[in-house]
Parts: sequence; structure tokens; C-alpha cells
Amino acid sequence: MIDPMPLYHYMLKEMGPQHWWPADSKMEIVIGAILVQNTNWNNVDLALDNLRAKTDLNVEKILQLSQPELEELIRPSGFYKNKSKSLLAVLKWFNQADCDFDKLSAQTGSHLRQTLLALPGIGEETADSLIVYVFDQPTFIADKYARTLFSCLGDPTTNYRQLKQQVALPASFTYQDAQEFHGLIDEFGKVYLKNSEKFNGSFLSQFQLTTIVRSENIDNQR
DNA sequence: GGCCAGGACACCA
DNA sequence: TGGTGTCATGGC
Repeated sequence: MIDPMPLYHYMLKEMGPQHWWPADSKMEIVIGAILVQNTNWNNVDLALDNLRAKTDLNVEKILQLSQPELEELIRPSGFYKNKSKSLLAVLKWFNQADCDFDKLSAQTGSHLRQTLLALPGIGEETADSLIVYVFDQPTFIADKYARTLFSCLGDPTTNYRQLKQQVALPASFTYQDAQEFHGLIDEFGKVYLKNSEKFNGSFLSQFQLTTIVRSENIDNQR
């Protein structure tokens, strides 16, 4: 298991708070989380601008769109056929819950996660991002930048689930911490993780994951 | 013109 | 369970 606190505090001290995610509302985060899958934020902004102009990001107005109409609006974000299906299904689910974020947040994180994963187009990373940024619950987002960073720091994990199981958030870790940690990792990743040379020249290159405690039966502990 | 960006999913062995 | 191909756009 890995205690991420030393790394988190070190990055926070060096980089300062990142205040992710850039959005005006929780519904915008939900929509953005789907649109941003495997694309860049510039393309997402183009799609969000189209959607905002047509619907003001109002859920009921979006649900009134036909799928071809929605596809056309979100086309700049890529994979628009898949994303339009996912978007309609997810927004329908929110709408059935009266878009009551507080009520939905009252569920336990694991239950919420299972529910989200059952929705089309919502995988582990998107589900965890929603839990942290929309439902205000702490969990670790083991995205590509996180996996690359932990790999650079000497942890040999390869896939999402493996790293997530290894990183043990302490009970004191708040959802604000989880938001900051993810923001720090991704901001660091954008600048330093593109090649090993840049990472080796970074402030984090000398950091040691000294608190790693290996376990033979991580799966059995969960 | 090729590569990449804050993934998910179907399919196959 | 893990690896691979597919889905698509815009910026550099």
C-alpha cells in the first residue's frame, strides 16, 4: 500500500493549490467529464460553447435534443456518437433524481461508484472524477498522469485498478484534498511527464515513495 | 501529415 | 484477466 500524504503535501507546497476543476456549475462538470474523455480541453470548450449557446446547459433542454442534434453540437470533442449516447443516459439519470446533487451525495462512495459504472460511457476514471468533483467525496483518481507519475517514482503498477488499490487515502483525506491532489498530479503531468528528461529535471525527481509498504494480498484486504 | 490529448468498450485468446 | 482495435476532432 502507498500512503500518498507526503507526496501530496510536497506537491502542494511546491506548486500551490490548483483549484480544479474549471467549471461554473456541477452540471457543467458532469458534461465536461464525459466530453473530455481522451481529448483535450480546447476541443471540449468548443463543444461546451455549442451546447451552452443552444441549451444554456439546462438538462431538460439537452434531453429534448435528438441524438443527431446533440452529436452535431458536441462534434468538436471527438467520439461524438459514443459521447452523445453517454451524455443522454447520464443526464437522464440525473434528471430522474431531480438533479439533486446533495441527495445523491448522501449515498456511500462505493454504491455511487457502482451506479455510475453501470451507466454507458462511464468507466472507472470518469466515475471517480464525478465522485470527487461532483459528489464531494474523497477517492483517488488513478488516471494516466497518476500512473505515469507513480511509475516515475518507482512504483511498477500498470493499470487503473492496480494503482487505485495500492494508494490508500487516510481517513483525514477530504474531498477537497482529493480534488487538489488530482489537480496537482495532472498539472504536473502536463508539464513534466511527457518525457523522462523533463521529469528528471523537475522538483519531484528526487522525491522518494518512502512510505510504500508492499503487501502480498492487497486484493484480500479490499 | 503525424502525433497527441484529463477513456470506454467490444472482442479475442 | 489482459491485450488490442475502434471510436473522431482540433491544435501543433
